[in-house]
Amino acid sequence: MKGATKAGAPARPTAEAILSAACRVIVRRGVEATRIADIAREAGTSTGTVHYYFETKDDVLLAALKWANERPYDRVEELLGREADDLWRLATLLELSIPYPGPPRDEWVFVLELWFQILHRPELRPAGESFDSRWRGYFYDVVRSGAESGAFHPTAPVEEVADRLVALVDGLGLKSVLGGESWITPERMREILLRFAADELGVDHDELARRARAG
Amino acid sequence: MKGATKAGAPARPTAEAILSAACRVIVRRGVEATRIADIAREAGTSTGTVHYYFETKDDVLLAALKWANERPYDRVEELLGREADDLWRLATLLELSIPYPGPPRDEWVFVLELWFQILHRPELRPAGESFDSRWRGYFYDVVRSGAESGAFHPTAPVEEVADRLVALVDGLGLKSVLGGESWITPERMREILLRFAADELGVDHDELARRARAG
DNA sequence: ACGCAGCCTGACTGACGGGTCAGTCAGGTG
DNA sequence: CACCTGACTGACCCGTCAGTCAGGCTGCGT
Repeated sequence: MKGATKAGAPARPTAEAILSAACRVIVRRGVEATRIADIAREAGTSTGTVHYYFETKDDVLLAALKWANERPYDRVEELLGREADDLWRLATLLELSIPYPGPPRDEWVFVLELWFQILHRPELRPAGESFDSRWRGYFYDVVRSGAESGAFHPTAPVEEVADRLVALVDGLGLKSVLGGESWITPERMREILLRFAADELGVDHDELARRARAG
Repeated sequence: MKGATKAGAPARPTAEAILSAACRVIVRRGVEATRIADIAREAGTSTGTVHYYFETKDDVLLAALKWANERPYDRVEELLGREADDLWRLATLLELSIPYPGPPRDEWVFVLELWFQILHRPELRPAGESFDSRWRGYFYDVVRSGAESGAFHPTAPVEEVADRLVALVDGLGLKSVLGGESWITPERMREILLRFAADELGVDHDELARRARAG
């Protein structure tokens, strides 16, 4: 029954395939509304198989959330490591922070879902803090590097600038993910972010915007 | 049974008492984990009574969320209307934005819960946008007023400053509500906010901090 | 060929919880 | 006092779902 299962094709649902399916369901319906049966269907397998790989529903969902939160970092690090120009790296970092429709928006959904879980489950806090400090680290590093090299002329201490940038990204990104026309759109978020970074770091706004578009 | 019901004392659980009970449960367990039975127990009544006042569970929870999100505004407006000094009003607004443990933190929880609901239920967006634009309006008004009176010397357009302040409050408040030691604490949030506002509006930081403490 | 082991299935179970409704009771009203 | 009304109760019904389990399938080792 069903499509030809010919050959030993690795079409079998592995743990990773289940996580990936879980993520698709989470983006569509949210963590709370996600059923084991949904995940199984999305993965093209049975509920039994999901339980074969993960003890409980909570295990699948948490694993999926952590998995999804982890993935963007590889790409970010690859991108940031590629180039030494601090202005370009800052612009790229900012651009990557924006929840444009599609994959970027989806990645933001996982971040929000994790935050929400943490709100009433303190035991998850360390996971959230770990992602957050890594993210903040990128901003800190690029600002410090740019300040030392003279590319930036920050008006406040590096620590302070990093905290401001992260908070701004969080606040704007959140509203932007929630959507709506009267709220902040990704485009508006981009404007605010770039203008702020330019003001705060004493760099040319148009120059920064140009690098961002290229990223 | 129970305390004396003498006289026509309105000790009966009204819709408002149920909302208030629902809010207490939501703060403790979160919207998703809140059961009708929990609300009834908290209100000292029965599940039937909850359904007597509200059609469905969803109705109670949404009503409770909106009710809880509404309440802080009265206090804010009362406070802001009381004094004409823009520096004082700005300081107060910032101080009120901080989720200190206790009631302020609880109010933030309701904000987050509403945001989370909106994430997967677009029909709630208008409610969120309405609260948000009111909140943003306070910042816009005070910044514009201060700029016009010469009390502030903003380095960016008023619109832009208001958006930056709101985003900063959202981003910092969020992390602050999530708690933890390595994350932003309310005290750290206060520092960042006040320093930023002082920088951005060209006012004396210590002066601003002094007004805030008084609020 | 045969059997075993690991992978997978999906019908099933039991708990949980939202919503219902027949009934109780206190406080009017005639 | 007889009757009514409407707030309130809580046991019950019933759908939903996480988690289980007995059985099948497939491929590998012998």
